[in-house]
Amino acid sequence: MAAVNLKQLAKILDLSISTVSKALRDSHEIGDATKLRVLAKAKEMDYTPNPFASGLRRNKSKTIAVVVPEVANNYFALAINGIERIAQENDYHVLIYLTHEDIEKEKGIMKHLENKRVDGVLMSVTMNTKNQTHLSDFQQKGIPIVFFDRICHEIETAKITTDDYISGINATKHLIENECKDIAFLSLGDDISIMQKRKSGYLEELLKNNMEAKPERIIKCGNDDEMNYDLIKKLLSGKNKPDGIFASVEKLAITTYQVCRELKINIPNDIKIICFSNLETASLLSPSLSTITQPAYNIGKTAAEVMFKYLDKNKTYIPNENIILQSTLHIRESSQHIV
Amino acid sequence: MAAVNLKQLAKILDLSISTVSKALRDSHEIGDATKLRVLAKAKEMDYTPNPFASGLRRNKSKTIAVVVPEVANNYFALAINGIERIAQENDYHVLIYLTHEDIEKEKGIMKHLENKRVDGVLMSVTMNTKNQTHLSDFQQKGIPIVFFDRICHEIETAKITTDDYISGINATKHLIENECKDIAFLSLGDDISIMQKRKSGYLEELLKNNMEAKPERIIKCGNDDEMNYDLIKKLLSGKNKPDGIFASVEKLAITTYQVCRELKINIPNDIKIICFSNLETASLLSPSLSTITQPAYNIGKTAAEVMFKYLDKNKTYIPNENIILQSTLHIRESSQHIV
DNA sequence: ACTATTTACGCAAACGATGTAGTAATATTA
DNA sequence: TAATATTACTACATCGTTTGCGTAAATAGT
Repeated sequence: MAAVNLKQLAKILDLSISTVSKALRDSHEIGDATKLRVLAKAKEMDYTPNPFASGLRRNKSKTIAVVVPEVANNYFALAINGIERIAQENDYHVLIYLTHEDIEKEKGIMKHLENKRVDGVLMSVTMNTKNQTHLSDFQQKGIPIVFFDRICHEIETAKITTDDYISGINATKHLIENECKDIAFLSLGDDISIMQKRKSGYLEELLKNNMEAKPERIIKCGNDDEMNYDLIKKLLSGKNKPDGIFASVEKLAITTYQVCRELKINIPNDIKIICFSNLETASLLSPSLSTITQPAYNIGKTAAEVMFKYLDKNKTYIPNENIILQSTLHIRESSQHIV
Repeated sequence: MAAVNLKQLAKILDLSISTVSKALRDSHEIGDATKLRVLAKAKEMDYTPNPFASGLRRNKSKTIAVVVPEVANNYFALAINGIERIAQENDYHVLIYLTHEDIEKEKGIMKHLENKRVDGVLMSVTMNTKNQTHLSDFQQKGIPIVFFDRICHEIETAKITTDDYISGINATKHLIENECKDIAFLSLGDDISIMQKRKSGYLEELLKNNMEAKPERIIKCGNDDEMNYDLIKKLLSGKNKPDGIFASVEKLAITTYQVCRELKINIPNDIKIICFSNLETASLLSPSLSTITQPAYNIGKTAAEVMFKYLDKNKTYIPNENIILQSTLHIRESSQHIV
């Protein structure tokens, strides 16, 4: 019933606790015969060390935390997949925390994690994480953070991102090549770096094509789906509407599809759409959705690998490093000009 | 830099460690003035108790584990959402483990959790979990399990499911009402109870309509997407193909869509499809996908609530209880007969 | 044969928080 | 006033592991 501990094992084997402990950890101080005897009995009795006791003693939790805005999102789900894979390989456990894009919740979570409950944190900040003192404070406590996707430039550590600026350029260029003259950019907040990069790519490419970058074509969406719906509906109502939409995140494209359906706007005839997305069903949508797809699984995997590279060395400080993975452009119907 | 502990706090306050500890836990043994002084200093110094020390001492981890087949799946992602919400409310932490439908991985994970790392486990078993000794063994260790969706009947505990049998009947009935004469059932394995229930509903409804239940119309799919693709392609090739498909899980419906696209089979003219799914984009697919949608968020929420109901009482034993939530049928284009 | 080293183990002190069992000092009661 | 109860604290053992140090016996070295 109750879990066996070293004491009981030691008594049964008629050895001291420390001998048993050392035997299990394959210490050179213990004779081979004894080691075998201990190992066999430990297996027989199904002994596993109490994680709290060894965590306390060794000051290691064997746990990392993943802090993300949401999980019901293909991108983050895939990233978590990659993280979990690497964690399992390293015999680590994965705690998950959802901020729901709430900066206060993010702060609260970080406070909760300060006390060495975890050996490291992998995170994507909320769309509202402007001030990052809670993150630098956290680092000060000696727990490393690795950012992925939604990074914080100001914090010195490893950051895994995709080539968002280039992707922003490519997506915009693609729309322009498909006869779009008036492209709107749907942003998720304003504060986080990926948004700025994607937007920069968009603006840069407009400029290069001598197209005007109108402020009213940059729609700052948020976390409230209904408000986003209204914002996009407003954008697409009336006659002065854009003929191209570059959605910075998947859910804004979905919302745009829904708005177009309501307003009977034909995609791609009336308006062309492209977006960042990891939607599996992009090709099955009506019309199929053109996407910039990030290597979400690999982003998570890489973030975890970088973290473990330092954890293995017992390094709590991770120097600045920018790892950039490439996204791929999937051109489908939603963005193509039909001749 | 380093985290403050009770010892340091006590020294600064010129009190004993136990006094500080008790003051923080608002013990009646401590005078009000002292309590205030301690609380203020603790806040000032940003003290938080070491979770390993108190975990060890109190034999409580303040952590639950969620064990699911995958996370890149709208159903499980939403369930995790619900779980995480309740966990945060209860000041608990959530560990996540993915089995990837691998029974051996599931066993390994449970072994890892046996040693009181968690106070309870919420789980959906793999499609291959036939033998459940690893689960009853786990329970024997005194850690409660609550099942959701993919439950294990043989294990005595609380189980949160949806009305799968009824939903199976309703989906089948709907296809029959829409002129389907030959309906195939796409199963995910054979062993888990939700599959049996969904299939029972399907068979029952066929029977009620005097339709033959042909064994070759029950396709046992698995975890390998390519194999599933081939199985479904085989089913839909040739002239003797079904005119209705009831997919027991979302991904099999997606695969069916892909197969139909390749084989140029028109949905819903040539074949009608309905499936269990939490896909947000179901209504945007071409054609829009008819679904039985489970209240995934609430399932997760309920599972967590039941768990905490017992954890709060320090009850490690959870009696048998079947909580059944209702799914909703969303009829869309993929299953409707066009007159 | 006598010291030096290695081998194989045990002892005991941590790690940090908690809770039981004290113990002074003060307050209450008969 | 003496006995008793209460208040407000402290000392200490404990949770289960880990690990530095000590040590007896065995082995090696000269």
